[in-house]
Amino acid sequence: MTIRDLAEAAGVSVTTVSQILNGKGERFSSDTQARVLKLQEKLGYVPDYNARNLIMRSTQTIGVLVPNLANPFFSMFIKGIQLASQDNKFIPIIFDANQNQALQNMYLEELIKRAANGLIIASATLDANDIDRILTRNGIPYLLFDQNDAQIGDRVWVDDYKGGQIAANYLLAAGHRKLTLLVPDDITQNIRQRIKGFESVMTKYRLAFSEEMMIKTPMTKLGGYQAVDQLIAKQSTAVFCINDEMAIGVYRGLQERGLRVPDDISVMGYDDIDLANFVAPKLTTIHQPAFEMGQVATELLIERIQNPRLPHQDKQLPLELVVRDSVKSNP
Amino acid sequence: MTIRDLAEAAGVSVTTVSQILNGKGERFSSDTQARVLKLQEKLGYVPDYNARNLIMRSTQTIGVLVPNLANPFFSMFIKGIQLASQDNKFIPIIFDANQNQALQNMYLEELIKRAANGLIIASATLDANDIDRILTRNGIPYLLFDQNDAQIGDRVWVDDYKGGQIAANYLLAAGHRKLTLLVPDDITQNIRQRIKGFESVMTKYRLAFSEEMMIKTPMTKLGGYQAVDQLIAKQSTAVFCINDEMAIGVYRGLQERGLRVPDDISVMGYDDIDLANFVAPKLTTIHQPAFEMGQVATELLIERIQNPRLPHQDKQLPLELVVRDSVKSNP
DNA sequence: TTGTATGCGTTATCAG
DNA sequence: CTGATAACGCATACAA
Repeated sequence: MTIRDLAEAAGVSVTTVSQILNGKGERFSSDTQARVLKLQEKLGYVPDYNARNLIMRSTQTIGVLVPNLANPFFSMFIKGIQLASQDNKFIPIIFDANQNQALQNMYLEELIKRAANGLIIASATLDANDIDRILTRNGIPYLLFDQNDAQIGDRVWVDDYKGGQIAANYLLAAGHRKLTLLVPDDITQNIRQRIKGFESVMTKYRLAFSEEMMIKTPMTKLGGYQAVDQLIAKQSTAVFCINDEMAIGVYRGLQERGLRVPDDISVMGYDDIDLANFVAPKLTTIHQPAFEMGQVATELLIERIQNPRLPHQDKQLPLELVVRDSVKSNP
Repeated sequence: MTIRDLAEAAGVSVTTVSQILNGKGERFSSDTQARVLKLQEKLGYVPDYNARNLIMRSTQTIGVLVPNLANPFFSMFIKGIQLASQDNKFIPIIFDANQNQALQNMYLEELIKRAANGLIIASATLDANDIDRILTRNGIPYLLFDQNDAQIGDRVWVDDYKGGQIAANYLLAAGHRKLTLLVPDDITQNIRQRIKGFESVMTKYRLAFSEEMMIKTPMTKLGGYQAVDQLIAKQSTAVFCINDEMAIGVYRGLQERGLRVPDDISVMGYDDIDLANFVAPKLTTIHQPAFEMGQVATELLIERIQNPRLPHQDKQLPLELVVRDSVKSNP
């Protein structure tokens, strides 16, 4: 079933069919138009995607690289991407890099091969300069997450520094003085900002802040869980988990050891995944607008694709403190 | 940067370049080979994906339709798909149908347009016959989930009937007699099997089973949460949630009303998402091998793509009871 | 109002 | 060992 078959069946030329099917057929008799359209339906003709793109020089595709699909934050992020893509007649191709550098590179190459029109990279383990070198060489616009200080390309961001400050302020205002942070081994820019923000508040109140206060562990439920013994050893009254997933793990670890949240130790998260509202006690956290971040990122990227010489774009989205039940006052 | 540019730069013909780059260049002098390879690297030549596929008649792409990306079961399912795809040099294009029929149809068409070589459809709201009509017409092999009784195409499945039986047996053995089921409004085949299996055990023990025992609510955390008032009204001693997400919602609802799991009411789930092991109390559930299901589905599909006249394939994966702490014995 | 001819970038065929 | 040429299916400039 090619355009030629359809043209033959309709008794017209391929040009006629092509034009009509692409909405440029005003000039043909409505009779011809109807006939072609009807025959297309009947024969189930679908233009060959590759042939079409070969001429059009566009795949209407954007590539998306996330570190972990199973993290609800990224699920929402992706849902935002899908919605915005759909609105703009683009299709996202999503890859879960699985926190694996080699895999990430492979996917990156694959996306280039497939001539993705643009990329959203929310995977932290690649070096920003590498990415830039590879992508600009191929003329592919892209948008980087977790690497906020890279001056390259457009930018969608939340003020993680402020996020860290909000967390610290809240915990201090609740009377906590002995604090611990749960952070990943591989500290990306956005995480660093959170920590720095947190530190700035501590410093402001002339409280000590040191490496000692941080426990390094993977940003997963399991990671949080595994950090609990260290956490207890620190005898803190509150812990700030750099994402909610970790906090869920901490909940479990504390509970298994007979400790209660927030009575024995207060827990604060970051992200505000939907689960945060379903655990007991409900998790106090900082809300990141994951869905909107995906949406806006996609919109910016597509604008850039459609107009490469647009001025640099920068969009900040708001963070928000969500007070629930996992932090106790005046310990 | 086309193959022609590269050929020119290397002082050879496009044929030479093409052959060498496609691993069919044994017959060329190793000098020529080296030169071409080196120049490709240097100039960063990447074969045009569309032109290539136009000739090769393959996109090395499979389409994937899931109802909800944010459900951990599907996250794992997708991770399985990605791994198996990667092993076979295929790329999955993933769509979250968002439990929306229209969206689903749109994505289905999009995947056909993009000449996906095969499809994995784990979205329940489409009619199996519609799908079959559309896809067989386009000669696209596919694999359906949640529609186990459809005799069409290959099949990867778990014995949901048995799953339902396992759940019922476990609850009955624990001494529960007053039971409630949380089920979705739109009951797909696999869900129906679970219910039937559950029913079969009740019947075997001459216990009543009726519509009255079922509460219809969305298969989400929120859905479970919203069903709690009805659940309490039924004065059951145990509830079987048709997936774990619902169970999480039930936990919260019960807790907010001062009821305790499992002391006041026992809760059982289905899926065994990783979260099940992190809630308090840990959720007793039926383990579905989501990751393997994705993997196996992908493998079967790709085999089918590569050999369309293969005999019908059928692969069953095991279910497993996972006993944790959310069901109390001898109430 | 319709059709012809050309080219997109690649691979495959076959002749040197 | 190498290269000229056809073909893939489509859209479009140009002709009629």
